[in-house]
Amino acid sequence: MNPETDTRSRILATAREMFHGRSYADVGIQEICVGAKVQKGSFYHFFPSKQELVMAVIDDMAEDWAHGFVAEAFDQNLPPVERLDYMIDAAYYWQKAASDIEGRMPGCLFGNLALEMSTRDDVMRAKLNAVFDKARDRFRATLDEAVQTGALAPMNTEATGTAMLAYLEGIILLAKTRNDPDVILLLGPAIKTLRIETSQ
Amino acid sequence: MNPETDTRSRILATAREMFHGRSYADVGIQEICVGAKVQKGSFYHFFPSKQELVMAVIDDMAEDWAHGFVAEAFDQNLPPVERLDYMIDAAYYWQKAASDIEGRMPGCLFGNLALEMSTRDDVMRAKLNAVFDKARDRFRATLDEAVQTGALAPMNTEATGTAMLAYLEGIILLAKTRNDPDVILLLGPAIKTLRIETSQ
DNA sequence: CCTTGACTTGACCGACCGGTCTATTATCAT
DNA sequence: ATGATAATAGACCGGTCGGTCAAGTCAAGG
Repeated sequence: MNPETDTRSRILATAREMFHGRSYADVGIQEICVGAKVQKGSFYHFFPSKQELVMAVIDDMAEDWAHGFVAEAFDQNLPPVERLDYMIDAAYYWQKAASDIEGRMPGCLFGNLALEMSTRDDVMRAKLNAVFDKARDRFRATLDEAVQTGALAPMNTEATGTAMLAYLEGIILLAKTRNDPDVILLLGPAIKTLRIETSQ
Repeated sequence: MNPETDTRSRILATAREMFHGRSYADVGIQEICVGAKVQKGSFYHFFPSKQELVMAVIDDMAEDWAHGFVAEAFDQNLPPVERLDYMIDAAYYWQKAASDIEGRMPGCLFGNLALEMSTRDDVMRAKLNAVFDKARDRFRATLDEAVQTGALAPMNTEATGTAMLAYLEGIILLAKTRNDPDVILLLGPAIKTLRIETSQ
């Protein structure tokens, strides 16, 4: 309804989809404006710069992510170890869906931006780091619970959680390079085998 | 000596360093020419386009890679499982050295390019895939040997090798985002815990 | 000597980049 | 109705992009 919110969110949604499917450098403001059916002046009314836009996109995606399938995958009602499988499945179906529609795997927006931008923009790097830290915390909390319930032997849950996040990003990277979501299904379940022991 | 070879290899070396430290889109031909002390015309005498240049860079780096520290890390005289640790160490020292010089972690050129370009250029994607396949084969051969000598229980060595490659790329991605090579040291050793069983 | 062809020089091209600016319109409180 | 402000429109800016091209330089072969 609210026209201002509508325009802004249309820009945000269009930019998000384009940045996700391609890259920061490859997507121009002009193109986003056309896609969102907005004029340049309107764009710069809502966003001061391209870099501020992509920061907003990161926030937007992180929000959806945390409240969307990640929240489901890390559902507290599930046994901890099963949540890991759910997370893999969620990643697979997401990439699979995007791949079926667009014909190519977009991969993980955060991973994509991290590799493209973190040598160029420290502010963005910090933001992406924060997103990764939150994801790691989800893993860690799950592992903590698994250890507490005795489902898993004691370990360094923080380091192992980080390792699992790294593995997930690595799988998505490889799957994107092969343009084949099935790689996620093949490699994903092994995430449960990762372990970093508590240092003595 | 040979001036033609010298000019070409100077372009190649400059481009490689710049592409590795930044990104494909962020580095311009002009900038490469200045860095290599070459004129634009000379550049286009040796390389028909920017995309052909980066393909040559990938080949160049892959060559160095295979004959450099990867060859050492996968030294046949080492016990198979130790080679995995060597590989991690090699990755760490490489990134650490680059980080100390440049102040920021460049990450893996192949991983960087894969995420930036694989939705845009299928030829490059295929080339990067081939590089990854070779790396996976190194892992697989090592695992095969470890299984044969009884150091590791039988498993799906191809899938596990792929998983290890994915994990390595994921670790480097995370380390780059944190701009901290030590992440590789912290997470790296867990590569040995990865396992994908032979499907029944 | 003269020709050939690899190599170099640097001006030049159209397209597009992110971003600015002025003018106009829609909205709404007074 | 009016004045302030939010929002939109779209022409415009300097700069840079990848790439082209005509004009040379120069060493080797005949």
